[in-house]
Amino acid sequence: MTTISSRREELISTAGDLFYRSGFHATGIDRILADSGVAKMTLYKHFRSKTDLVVEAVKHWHESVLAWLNAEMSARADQPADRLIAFFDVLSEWVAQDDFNGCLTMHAVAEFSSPGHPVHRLVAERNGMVIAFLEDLAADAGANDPQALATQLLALAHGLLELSHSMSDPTVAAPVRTAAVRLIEQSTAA
Amino acid sequence: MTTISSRREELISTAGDLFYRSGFHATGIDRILADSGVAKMTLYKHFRSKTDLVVEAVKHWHESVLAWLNAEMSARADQPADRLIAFFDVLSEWVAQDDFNGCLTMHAVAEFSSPGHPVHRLVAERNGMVIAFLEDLAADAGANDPQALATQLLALAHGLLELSHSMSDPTVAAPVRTAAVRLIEQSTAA
DNA sequence: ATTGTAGGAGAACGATCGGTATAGAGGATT
DNA sequence: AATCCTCTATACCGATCGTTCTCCTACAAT
Repeated sequence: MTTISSRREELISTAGDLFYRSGFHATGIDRILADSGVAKMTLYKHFRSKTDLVVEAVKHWHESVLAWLNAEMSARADQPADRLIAFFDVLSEWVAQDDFNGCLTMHAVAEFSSPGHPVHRLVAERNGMVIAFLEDLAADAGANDPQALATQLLALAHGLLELSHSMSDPTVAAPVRTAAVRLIEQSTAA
Repeated sequence: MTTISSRREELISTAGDLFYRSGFHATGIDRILADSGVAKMTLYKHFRSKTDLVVEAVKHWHESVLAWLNAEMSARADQPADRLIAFFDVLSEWVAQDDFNGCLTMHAVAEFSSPGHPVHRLVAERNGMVIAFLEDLAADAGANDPQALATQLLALAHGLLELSHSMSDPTVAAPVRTAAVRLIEQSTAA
């Protein structure tokens, strides 16, 4: 109401919340409109289709989570190797939160599993960015194979998010963190 | 048509295929009926609701995959530790197949993310069974903490399935396998 | 021959889906 | 005061959703 397109941001935020809790196909346009208090025509003035809104919502969610993760990692450790470990500390706390419900980008890939789908391609691109981010840290930490270590850690992280969600059990975080520490130490030692 | 409830199995099989390719919410009853050639009333004679069919389809898919994995692992190695490594060899080949489209149980959790949902609870239970299966192998392999190793390996495996699907890139399997080998060796050495 | 039963074909149910059309209210600019 | 633009509100579109109902056919057991 104040800024030019606050409705647009409101829609992205509300849709993101609903998608996160209830899924993409199960969340109808009308529910998003009711929760956000926005008229239907306003939605279609800002977004070409529901798919467009899904893309923007996933994008926004991913940016928020990544920014939060990066900030937490930076606040907890200075050295690159320690930041990689802090990555799993933050993830461990996240999956233990009451409102944790898995990872929206992983849910998006599950629902839009065709590789050609815009949402799927978006997530693929973002996963590549995360790997590159971890790869930079791994390289700074002196890993002998930064790309391999980044892939291993991201696989562990995704496995942690998926397992703790599917089993409703945040205690899987501890052994996963231990595995990450071992892989980091082994990669930076030799 | 020959056996008593071949229609029921046909429905479970066809529904499983469609759910795997297109998702649960996106796959309508009519599509399942058209593909299987079964009448609508026959479906509702065998299943109380679509949710019931989803549960049975996920159950059947999981049993099939687990049986196939176990058979492959047993055929490739005799020793427990080697079978754990073979686990990742089989997974690596799976994610490289053309028709690989992720893991149905993980997709199910993503779409039915509420922990109380029957489908979600089914998957949670099955994941527990898989962990127990890996834990037995880890114990036989002489791991100092079988439960931790099983959790770590399952997290790696789920991360592999999710990453290779979302990025349409089966090459992530190699470093993940390497990580698994290191964790197994480290756990069975000390 | 008759009955029972599994299944087929299809209409119909109310509800909801994503998306469009129309009419008007509110506020800022000119 | 007139104009423009954003947003609201609501009715509507055809399509599809999951589910139920009715009628009919085929076959097997009695």
